[in-house]
Amino acid sequence: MLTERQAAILRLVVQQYIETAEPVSSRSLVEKHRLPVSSATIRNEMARLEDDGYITHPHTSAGRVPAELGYRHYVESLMAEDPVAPEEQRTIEHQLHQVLGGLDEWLSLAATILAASVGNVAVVTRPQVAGAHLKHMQLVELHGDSALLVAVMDDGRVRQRIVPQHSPAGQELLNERTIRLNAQMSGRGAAATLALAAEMGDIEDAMIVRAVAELIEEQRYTDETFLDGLRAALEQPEFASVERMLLAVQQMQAYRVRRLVEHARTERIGLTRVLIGREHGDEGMLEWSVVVSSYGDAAGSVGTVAVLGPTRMRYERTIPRVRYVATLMSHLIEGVR
Amino acid sequence: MLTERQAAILRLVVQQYIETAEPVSSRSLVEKHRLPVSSATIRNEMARLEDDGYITHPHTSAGRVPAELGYRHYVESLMAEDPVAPEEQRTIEHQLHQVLGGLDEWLSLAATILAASVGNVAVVTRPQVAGAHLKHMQLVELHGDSALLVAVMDDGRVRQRIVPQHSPAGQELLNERTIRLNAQMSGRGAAATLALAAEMGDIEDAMIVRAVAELIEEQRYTDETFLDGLRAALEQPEFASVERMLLAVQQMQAYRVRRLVEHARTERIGLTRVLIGREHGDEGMLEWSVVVSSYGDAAGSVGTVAVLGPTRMRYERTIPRVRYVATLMSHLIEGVR
DNA sequence: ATTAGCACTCTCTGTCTGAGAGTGCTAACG
DNA sequence: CGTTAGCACTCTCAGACAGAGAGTGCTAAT
Repeated sequence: MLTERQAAILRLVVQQYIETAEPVSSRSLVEKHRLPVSSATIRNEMARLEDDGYITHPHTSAGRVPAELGYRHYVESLMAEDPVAPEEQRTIEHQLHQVLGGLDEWLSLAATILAASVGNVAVVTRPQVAGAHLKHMQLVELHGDSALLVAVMDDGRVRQRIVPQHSPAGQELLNERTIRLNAQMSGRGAAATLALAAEMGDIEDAMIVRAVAELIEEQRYTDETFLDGLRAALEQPEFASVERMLLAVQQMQAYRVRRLVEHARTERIGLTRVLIGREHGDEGMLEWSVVVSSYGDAAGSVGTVAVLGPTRMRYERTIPRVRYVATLMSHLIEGVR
Repeated sequence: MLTERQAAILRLVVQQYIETAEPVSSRSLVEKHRLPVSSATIRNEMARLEDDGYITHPHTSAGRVPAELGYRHYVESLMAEDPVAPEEQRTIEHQLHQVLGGLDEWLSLAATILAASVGNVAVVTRPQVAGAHLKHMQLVELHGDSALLVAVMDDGRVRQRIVPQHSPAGQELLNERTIRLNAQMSGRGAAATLALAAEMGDIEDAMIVRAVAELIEEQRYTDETFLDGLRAALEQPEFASVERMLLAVQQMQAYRVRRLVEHARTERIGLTRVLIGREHGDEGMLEWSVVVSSYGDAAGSVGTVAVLGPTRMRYERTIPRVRYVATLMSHLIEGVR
C-alpha cells in the first residue's frame, strides 16, 4: 500500500513524464513543485516506489520513468479526468452532424475528429449486429452482361456486388425482378436468405439471393475499420528513431488494430476501458496503450471507439474524449438505421 | 551529345546506383562489369558527364550519383524496359478479377496490386466523366424520421445520402416515390437534375432531386483516391532518417498525391509518362518521381494510375507495370459501368 | 587517347575525455 | 525515527581526435 506521500510523488512523476517525455529526477520534482522536502527524501521514496514496481530506471544515473503498474495506478486512483469542455463538445457534435452520406462516412469522420482531439491514433469499428437483415436491394443494369446489386442492410451498411446476367434484361426487367425479390427477401437474415435461395426455381433469382445472403454476412476487416491520426502520433518522441517509426507504421494496419481493439473492448456500453502496455495482450505492441469504449443502440449492435498511443499518453484527456465520442455515437446511431 | 562510351557509363552508373543506393565509384564500375579500360579513364569520362549535368558528387571523395538529367536520359534512351512476364500478367489479371463489389473496391485493389508489384506507393484515381448521369436511385426508410437515398451513377459510382422525411412515410410510399422520381430523373446529368428540382411542385420531391443532383456532381478528394504501398516504400534507404520518414508520411496524403498525379497525367490514354524530381512541379517533393498513365473507356472518362517513389526508382520495372495496369483497367472498366 | 601513380579530400569509425546529471548510501541532525 | 547534507559512484552525452578507407583529380609517362 502506498502512503499518501508516495502516491503524491507517483502522481507527479507520471504527470511530469507524460508532459516532458524525459525521465523525472528527484531534484526537478522538488524544484518544479516547490515540495517541502529535500530531493534526498524524494529519492528514498522513489526507491520504495521502484521496489514496489511502480516506476523504473532506464539506467543508474537517470531519473525515474513510470512502469506499467505506475500508469495503472495513476489511471485508476491518482488522475483527475480533464473533462470535455462544453465548447469542445459543441465543436465535436457539430462536426459529426456534418455527415450527409450515411454510416460509413460518419464512422470515418468520427475517427478523424477523435484523432485530432487527442493527437493519437483513433479507431472506430462499425457496429456489429448479431444477425443483420436485409432492408432493401436493388438491381441496376451495367454496361454489357452484368448488373450491379446494391443492398441496404438494417445495420446501416450499403453494400454492392457485380452479378452476371445470363440473358441481358434491360432495366425494366431488372426492376421487376427487384420488386419480386424484395418482397421475398426483405427483413430476412443471412441464413433465412440462403434457405430461400435453395427453394428458388429460377437460377438467376437463386444466384442473386445467394449474393444477397453473402452481403448480409460479409465482414471485410479493412472496410469495417476506420482509422486516423497516425501522422500526428508519429511525431511523438517515442517514435524518434527509424526502426521505431517504421515498426509503428507497420503495426497500425487496419486489420491488426481491429483485432486488438475488438479483443480489448467490453460488451458493456458506456464503460471506458484502459489497457496499458502488455495488458492488451498483443506481444508485439508492448509500448502501446489502448483506451477503448463500446457504443451501440437498443437493438444490441455494438461497435468500438478507441484511441491507441504510446503508454506515455495523456490519459486525462484521452479517456473522457473516447467516452464522449462513444456516447455521442450511441445516440446518433439510431438516426442512420 | 554523349559519346557511345559515355552513354554506356551513364547507364551503368544509373543502374548500379538504383540497385545499391550507394554512390558509384570508378573502380567498382570497372571491376563489377569487367570494363576493358582503367578506372582512370572512367574517371575522366565521369568528369565530363558531371560537367554536362548528368551526374553529381555528394562530396569530393565520394562516387557519382545520377542527377535528374541523368535519370531523364536513362529513362528516355538508355533503359531497356523489363516487361511484365506472362506469369505476372496472369497473376495481376487474376487478382483484379477477384473483385465482386463494384468500382470502389476494384480501384482500391488495383492500387494494392500495383504497389505490391513495384514496391512503391501506387495511386489510382476514379475515372472522371465530364458529366455523369444518374442511372438509378432508391429511397430506403431509416429508423425514425429520415431516409437513405442511394444513387447509382453511370460512371460506376454508388453514393448515399441521408435525407430527412418531414412526414414519415413507410417503405411502401418511399417505393412509390422512388419509381416516380426515377422515371423523371434517370439519365439526367447534374444540371438537368437541378433544373428539374426547380420545376417540382412537391417540396420533398424537390429536396430529394436536389440531393441527387449534388451526388451526381460530388467529388470528394480522399474518397476518390486510392493509395497503397507506403509501408513498403518507407523501407527504402532514402527514408532512413526520422525527418525524412516523417516528411514522407506527411506528403503521401490522398489529397496532395491526387493533385500531383492529376497535374502530371496526360489526357492521352495508353501513354505512360515519367516525371523525375522537380519535373512534376511540387516543390516540396523534389526527391520523388512519378510514373503516371491514364486509363479510360470509349465514353471518354479518364482516370489515373500512378506510382510514386524516390527518384532512385526501378524505372525499368515500374513503367511497364504502370502501363500494364492502366491498359488492363481501360479494358475492365467497361464491365463495371 | 589511355593509364599508372600519387597527392589530396572527405567520410566514417572508434577511442578517449570531461562535463553533467542522477542516484544510492552514509552519517549527522532535530 | 524520519529527514537531510554530502559525497562517491555510475552512466550518458557531446566533442575532439586520429587513423583507415574510399574516391577523385591531376600529372606525367606510354
